[in-house]
Amino acid sequence: MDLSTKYDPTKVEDKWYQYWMDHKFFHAKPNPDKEPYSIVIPPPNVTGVLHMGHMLNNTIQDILIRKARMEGKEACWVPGTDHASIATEAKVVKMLREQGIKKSDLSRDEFLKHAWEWTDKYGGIILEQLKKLGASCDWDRTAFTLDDGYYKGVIRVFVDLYKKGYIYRGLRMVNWDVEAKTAVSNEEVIYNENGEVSKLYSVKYQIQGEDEHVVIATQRPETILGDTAIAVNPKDERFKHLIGKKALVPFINREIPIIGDDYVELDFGTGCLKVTPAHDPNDYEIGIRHGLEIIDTINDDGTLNEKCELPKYVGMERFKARKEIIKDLDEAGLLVGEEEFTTRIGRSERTNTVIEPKLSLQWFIKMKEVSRKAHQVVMDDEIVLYPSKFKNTYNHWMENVRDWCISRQLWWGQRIPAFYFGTREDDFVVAETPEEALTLAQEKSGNPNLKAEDLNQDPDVLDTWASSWLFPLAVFDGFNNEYYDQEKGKIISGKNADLDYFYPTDALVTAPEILFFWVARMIIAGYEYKGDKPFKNVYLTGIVRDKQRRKMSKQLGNSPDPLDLIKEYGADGVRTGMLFSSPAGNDLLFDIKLVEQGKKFSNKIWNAMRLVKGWEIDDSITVDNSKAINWFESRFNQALAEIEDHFSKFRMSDALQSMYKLVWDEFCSWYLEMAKPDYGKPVDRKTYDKTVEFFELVLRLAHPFMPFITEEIWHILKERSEKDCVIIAPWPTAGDFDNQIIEDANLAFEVISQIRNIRASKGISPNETLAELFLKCENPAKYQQFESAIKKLANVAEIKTTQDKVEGAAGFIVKSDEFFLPMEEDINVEEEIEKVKKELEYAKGFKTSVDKKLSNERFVNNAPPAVVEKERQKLADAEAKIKVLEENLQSLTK
RNA sequence: GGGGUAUUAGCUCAGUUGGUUUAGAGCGCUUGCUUGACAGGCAAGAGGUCACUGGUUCGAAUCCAGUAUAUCCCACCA
Repeated sequence: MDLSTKYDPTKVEDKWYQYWMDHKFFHAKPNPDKEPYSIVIPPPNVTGVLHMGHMLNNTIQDILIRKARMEGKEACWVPGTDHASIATEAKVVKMLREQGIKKSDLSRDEFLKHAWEWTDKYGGIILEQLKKLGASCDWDRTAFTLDDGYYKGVIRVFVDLYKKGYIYRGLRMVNWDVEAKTAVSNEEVIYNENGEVSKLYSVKYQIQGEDEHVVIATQRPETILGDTAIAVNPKDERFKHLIGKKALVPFINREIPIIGDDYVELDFGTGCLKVTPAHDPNDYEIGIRHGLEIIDTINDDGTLNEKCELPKYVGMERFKARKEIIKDLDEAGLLVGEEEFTTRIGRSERTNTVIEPKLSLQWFIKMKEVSRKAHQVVMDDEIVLYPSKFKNTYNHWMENVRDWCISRQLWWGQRIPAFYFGTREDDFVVAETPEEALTLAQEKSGNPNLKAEDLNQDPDVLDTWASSWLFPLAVFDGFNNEYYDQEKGKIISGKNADLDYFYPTDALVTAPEILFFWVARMIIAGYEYKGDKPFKNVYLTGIVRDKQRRKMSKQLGNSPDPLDLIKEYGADGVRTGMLFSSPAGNDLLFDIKLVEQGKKFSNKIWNAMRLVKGWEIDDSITVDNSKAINWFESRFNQALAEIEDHFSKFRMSDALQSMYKLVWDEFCSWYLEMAKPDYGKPVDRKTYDKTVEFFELVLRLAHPFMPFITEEIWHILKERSEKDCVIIAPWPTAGDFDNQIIEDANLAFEVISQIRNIRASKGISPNETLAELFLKCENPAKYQQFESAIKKLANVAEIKTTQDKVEGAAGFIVKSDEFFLPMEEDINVEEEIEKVKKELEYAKGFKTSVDKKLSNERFVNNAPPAVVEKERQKLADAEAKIKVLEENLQSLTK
């Protein structure tokens, strides 16, 4: 077989992905004979393209799912995409604008048609990209949060929560565009980065019944007529005495209370704040805290209305009114100052007019009660967060949970199923279909003649998270009529085979920034609708940053294209590269060097395969490699136990590193070097079979991390039947290991290193065979069991024991055993003395530190006996070594 | 402003109930190798007052308090 010295992933990856697909290895279905293992993907935005964050995230999920599959579990990874209402709508609007079409010129249906065309065209891209990474998702189950069934589920949940009393209509500040006369989302409000220059005016307010006044600072004097309080900080000595008194609104002399609120900063403005709950989000909050009246003095078109009480201003545009009021205040002697001031002013992306904060009726979910269980289960570790530090964050958020505003002023998404039939605030009904709505409306209005055309459905759609919070339930079709009890508002157990089998899922792998937006809410929905958690473990990945710690983003242009990376380094290289540096929950500083390291690792395994494939087998010979074989077996089991431990704690990077070290150092550098036949000689059957067996173990261990190359080598190593693939080969189980042989081997390896060291320092080529190695110690058998390894790897012809020191030899010490390598040329005595002195110094220092501990009575009395025993052993070893070193020094100096 | 997390080798990080740690790994660096699997490789080596100051303890990189610095989340200035 002609095998290149370099592994070429481009020839391999697509081939095996197709092979796995053709054999349906990714597909999972309920199987009573197998344990389930399931993961639902955090659905990427349907318009998104794969970025480095996805790469990390999905690599981790794929590793978990592949390992579970090999462990014999029914492994199900459900892929999907999110309709991402804001992001997608923004993209579609932008695309239309480029074609000269304005959203405002389109009907809702026309706009949605464009949006669907866009989705159909670009929506599949990101999933195709995941395949290049090797993601072994069950593609037959691909979900989309705006699919029919999913859409219905979301609406069903809205109606149910409304019936249960969790959903209400409430006032909320929205960003109002007075020109377009519409609310705009936060994302559509543009703030000038440097702020805009505005003026801060100081205005006098008379205190009721006193000969005193306060001065407040405001940017928006035109809202003065909507003031319903003056607030001061309760700790402010200057104004403390005023709290509880009343002030008078200029011109109209309406009485307003003076209240104390921590929100007011002592050192900003004048320390007194006018409170206008209808026209400022913070003032609105203060208003709620203090039960203040709300006086809305501004119309939808930005003009002042009759609530401002002064006829002069009614109908006047807000900025004109501002000028007029300033003039009038000045004339009345109430304006005591004005100063320039830089502030953040929001402007509408669409019309560039200054956004007017406006109170409007929006839909909310009451969070306190519905989230109680979700709070508790995380605190009780029934759902475990990795890393656990996020438990604090989660707790803090849950304790201060706010009601969730779920309406969005957009078209792309699930339309709110509320239908209005009148002009009063309460003239609406909530229902899954227009037909049901009509029936309900006829009842509620008492008008049986009400027709379908008389109903107006709410134009807004639901927040994207109000659909994705149902993801783990909806992907298994949980809200289908067949499985859902409408009366109770619960999914029925025992009817939906998928859900009964795969739910709760095993792990969720996602980014910490959506812990509240998504993770917490899925937990809430899971308990509300299924009575159980949606997942058992949550693994929170870090953010992928560049070497300067900047977040990787398209705008900065500091992110490599993942597909280019895969082309250049191979999917396996990229996967391992990403994982090399990704401690859970910590940010990952992406470094192309790590991906290179991943690629080199692929090549290393490839060449190990080339070595073994190159051996010629001779059944007639026997070579005793039993020690090497026993050692590797033990070392493998030890490493596997470590790896399992890492996996159990979601320490993926550590698991990878243990595997990497096992393969490179132990399997390639030590085992294969020990086992390989001398050049030109054949290999014996036993060594060959064992080596192939070990190689297979190693490939199985590496497969979840590096799926493609392991599958390729699996098939080159041996002839196999069609379905004999590493992707479904059993995951190795950890057997016992012999600690003694591992320790002994380490001593032998130390001997080899020391000999190589001497070669290096004396310029003796590794090719040059050294005639003899003498060994002076009490128990030479310890080393002799690895005699053939030492001979082969250190290139010495013979190993002999001795009772005495050997003259004219380079010496070294392992533990307290002495070794001598006779040298042809003269030994540089000075150098040897220096070397021994240095070692002696270290050994003595070490002994001193141990002495200090052992001579401390309190240590000996208080420390656990095992610890004291260990210290005694350390002392004895150190003393033995010092003795040998001193003898050496003596014989060198005589 | 509120809360979280971190600070260990030039860089990125381990160090898992305080004791085999006068501290480990990878990368980088230095030196030497056409070593018949691999130069995408092999071998050897240098490199650290564990941010600082106190405290608890027989014993602290590890626990506690404070200081400094960095970083993230939330709220944001009338």
